[in-house]
Amino acid sequence: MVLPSRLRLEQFAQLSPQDRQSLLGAVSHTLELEPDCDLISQEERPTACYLVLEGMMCRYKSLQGGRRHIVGFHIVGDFCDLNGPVMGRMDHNVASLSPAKLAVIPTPALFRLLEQRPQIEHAFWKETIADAAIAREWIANVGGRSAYERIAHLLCEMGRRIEAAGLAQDGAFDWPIRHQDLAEAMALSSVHVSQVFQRLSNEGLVKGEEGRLRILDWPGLEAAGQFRSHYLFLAGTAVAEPLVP
Amino acid sequence: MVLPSRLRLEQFAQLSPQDRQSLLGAVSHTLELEPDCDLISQEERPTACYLVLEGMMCRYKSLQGGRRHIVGFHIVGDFCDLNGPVMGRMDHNVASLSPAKLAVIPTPALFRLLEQRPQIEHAFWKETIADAAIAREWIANVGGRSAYERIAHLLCEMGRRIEAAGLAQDGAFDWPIRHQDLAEAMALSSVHVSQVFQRLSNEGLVKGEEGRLRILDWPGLEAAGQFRSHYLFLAGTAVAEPLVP
DNA sequence: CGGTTACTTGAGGCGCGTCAACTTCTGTGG
DNA sequence: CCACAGAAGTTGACGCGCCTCAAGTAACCG
Repeated sequence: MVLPSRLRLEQFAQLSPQDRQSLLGAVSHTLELEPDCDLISQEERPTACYLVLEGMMCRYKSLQGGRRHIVGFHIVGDFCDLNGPVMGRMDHNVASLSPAKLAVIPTPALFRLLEQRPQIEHAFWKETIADAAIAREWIANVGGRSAYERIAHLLCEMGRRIEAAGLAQDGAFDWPIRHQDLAEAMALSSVHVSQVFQRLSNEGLVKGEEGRLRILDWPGLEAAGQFRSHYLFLAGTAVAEPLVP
Repeated sequence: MVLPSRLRLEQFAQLSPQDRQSLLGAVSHTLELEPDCDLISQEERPTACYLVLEGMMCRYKSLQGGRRHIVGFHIVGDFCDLNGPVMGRMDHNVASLSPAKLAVIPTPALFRLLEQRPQIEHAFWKETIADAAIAREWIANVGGRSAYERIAHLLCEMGRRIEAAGLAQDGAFDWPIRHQDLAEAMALSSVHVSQVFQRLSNEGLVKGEEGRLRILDWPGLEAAGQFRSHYLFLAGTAVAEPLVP
């Protein structure tokens, strides 16, 4: 098994070769998932945390009436889910959106890693904080913006994250997310998502290409979504100050 | 200065008397705020983190058109904001909702604390995770529930948190949050918040009492809000597993 | 008192939901 | 090669939850 070339962790802290080695050593095995498979369920005691090697994952909450609400997406290089092992209990579900491959780090190995490599613990903490910052932005996005702005904003967010992870090829990237998934994330109906997507296409901002997405007009899309990337804490856009200066 | 008897930190990890002492030692001074004062602003580099000693605080995001969207509340015993110092930059604002008093821990003292007392670092990490869990629940709340359910849910959340912090007296507690604030948090108009509040009162679920709030019918309110408290990770409701077993 | 802030009440309108029918597109098996 | 089923997306009609605007009340305060 090979780790993704750009771990999200490394946007938050410098890892030494030794750190990377320890991380790799903590992986017990890999796991392949079909699309739409639950990986961990709400209120379970998680037995591991997972690093996304391929595909796309999401976190979701189950609501009354069998509906689900997606509260976050995860791409290659992200950890999902660190919260569960640390708190001892899941407050949400984690599932695949596409075929996916994951590296499994069992809880005991994770805890050993935290003890032995403080730099990794700091990086993990920062990754959970960055996820929390995204969650806060989603609250404002779902609550404060129109359907059109909301979807434009999300596409900007995902585009920037995917670029930062080195997963875009000349402005386009894999996009396994269906309208129904987007609807569940952005609190819209899939019907309305479809209409908004057409408008974004007609305006020449984005273009869907067979399971991939191309952003044609970054400034236009960012304006449409009132998007500013500061909350993503991407390396490059902001100086990532060391935890202990 | 005296620390609140129940720090939220202590719901997540056992602190030794020595830990508490170090925490107290890291406080440089206290700060008193009028209602509606900004404490830290978006994109600032924070110079300290703050422990709420009195009053209520909120985090909010500024949206286009001067609107603001509240993305979290903080009560006595909570830290606000640990994210900023750790990441080196704020992704949101922190402000007072009522007259408030805060203990100030300057960033350098905070970092020293993290290095010297690993147990405190773990507790801090858990507090940020618990805040993130609340943020995720808010996404689902704002996105997936009606105005009536949404407000009932929020009242349950705040009630439980306030009780867990030991700040309720026979079922009632200080409630400085105006309808306008609730509206900004729950993505509603203050007009509609007012109507929902009346309905909740008429149904005998809650009762406003001069800057205080009393929950008259817990089961009723929880049903109305489809509320389950697991995501709060309150001591007592779930076993808080030690980080390193 | 008059000004200010919080909350209430009512009327009218719009964004987005729901429902339902239709269109692709894909994969499967005869 | 076509028949069929199922999943994803599209289109249109209609309705409702909540918004906006606007006027009014109540409490507090200099």
